[in-house]
Amino acid sequence: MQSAAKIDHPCRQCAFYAESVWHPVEQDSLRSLAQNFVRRDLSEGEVLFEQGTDNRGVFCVSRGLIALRTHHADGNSTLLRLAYPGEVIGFRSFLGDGQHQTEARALTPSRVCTVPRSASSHLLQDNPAIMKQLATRCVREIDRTHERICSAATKTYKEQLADLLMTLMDHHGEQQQKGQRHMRLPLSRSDLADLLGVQPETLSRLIKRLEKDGWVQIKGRHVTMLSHPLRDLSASIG
Amino acid sequence: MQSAAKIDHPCRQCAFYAESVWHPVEQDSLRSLAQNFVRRDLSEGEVLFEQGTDNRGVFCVSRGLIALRTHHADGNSTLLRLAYPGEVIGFRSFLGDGQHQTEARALTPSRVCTVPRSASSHLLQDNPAIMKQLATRCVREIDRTHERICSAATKTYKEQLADLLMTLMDHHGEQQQKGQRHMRLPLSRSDLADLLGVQPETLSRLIKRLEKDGWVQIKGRHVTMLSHPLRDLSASIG
DNA sequence: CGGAACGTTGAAAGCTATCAACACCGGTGG
DNA sequence: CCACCGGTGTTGATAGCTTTCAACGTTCCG
Repeated sequence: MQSAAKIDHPCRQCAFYAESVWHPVEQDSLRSLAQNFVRRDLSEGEVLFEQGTDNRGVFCVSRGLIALRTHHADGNSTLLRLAYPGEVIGFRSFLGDGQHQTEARALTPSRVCTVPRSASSHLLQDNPAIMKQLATRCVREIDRTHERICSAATKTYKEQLADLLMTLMDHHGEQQQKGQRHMRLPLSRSDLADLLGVQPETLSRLIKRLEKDGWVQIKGRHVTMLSHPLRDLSASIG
Repeated sequence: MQSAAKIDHPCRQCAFYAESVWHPVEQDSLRSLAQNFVRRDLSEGEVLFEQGTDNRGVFCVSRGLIALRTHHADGNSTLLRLAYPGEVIGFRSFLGDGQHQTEARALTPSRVCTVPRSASSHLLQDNPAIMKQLATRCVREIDRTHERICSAATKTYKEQLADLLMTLMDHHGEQQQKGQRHMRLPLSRSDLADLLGVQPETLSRLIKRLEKDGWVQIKGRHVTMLSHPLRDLSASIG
């Protein structure tokens, strides 16, 4: 074995290798990436990083579901975003002031790949193309938040909840008999409320109103909806 | 005169030179920057770029005030952001899909410095440090939008309007006699409403309620407020 | 069994959207 | 000079929605 043996890219086995932020890392730096690369498994409810702590690197979700939440001074909190496999988190504080503005917590058992902060910095110096990748993730985040601001200004809470449930169903749903999809909700009622920006009581009533429309049923964490809600049904949501 | 004469950085005379995205441009590329650099003056109400059009470069606000707005399918619109001198706009579509998601319109007579898209791309290739600058602007935009989402979820419209007026006063206000500040509102009532995400009628009533608290007066576009609103006053806003 | 966390329901109060009407202002044209 | 007009901003009344507080039901676990 020679010391110059080709090192395999740590992300190659990942389903999201093609658009990995570390994709641009070239042979010279691959050893550093491979040596510092850390895979970590999180159980449900476990915290990846806490709000207000120093950034310790760049995190990439490999499996599961991570919730990014900011806690406010009054004790309340807002769920800013759900991060699915393939998404990168913690890059804002890595690129920015170095302090996490959000808490990252696993909503389901998850796996996260981490490149520590110092290694990330070095890789970034040697592989400028990585910055372009991070910028792309930034743009995606900006689009996401703009979309959310517009939704909040345009749609009723009921519509927003309907949209949210459809998105969740796309990620977690499984086809069932006769045109129905089913999923286990990965979020508690409080989390759903934090995501919409309403009180839990209101969320409960929104769910009731949604169920009355007939295209979705929600009992506890079990959600069932028509696979292809008719246009006139979704139009009646307003 | 020799052709290798040192070229001055086009942004050097700008008050925001130190944090300009083009600051990292080095001597070799300065000629290209200087040649393509375009200063443009906009009169009040003039459009810099329209939503849905192709990105034509990176824009830096030098003077005045630019409003970034997205128009929705139903004819309504949301004012996403105000861009003050020193801020960069259009970078999202430059880095992203190349289509402007927002409309940029001058709220006051303004000056904008533009580096056309192709020149920007070339400069970015030759000066990778520019990408870091753009990423910093991205992070700032992400922080701004997160802040806004949290505000919307946490504060009442009345508080949001109070915050907005204070921010505007910080930018546009002028000291007056006996601890008062005055400004000419750079936004119409509709724009203010779009910024908060409420209807114009509601904004009118919010203003009335704010005036009843006694620390601010708003007549037309003339706003007067106490220079240092007492703590208990701002606490009574809720 | 008891307790804690989670979720639902009810009633009252407060706020916003909507529709309609009106006031105000600047500019145009007779 | 004045009437008219469109754009802009305000006011009123009503209906619908959310918040808040309090109470109750459920589930899970020690």
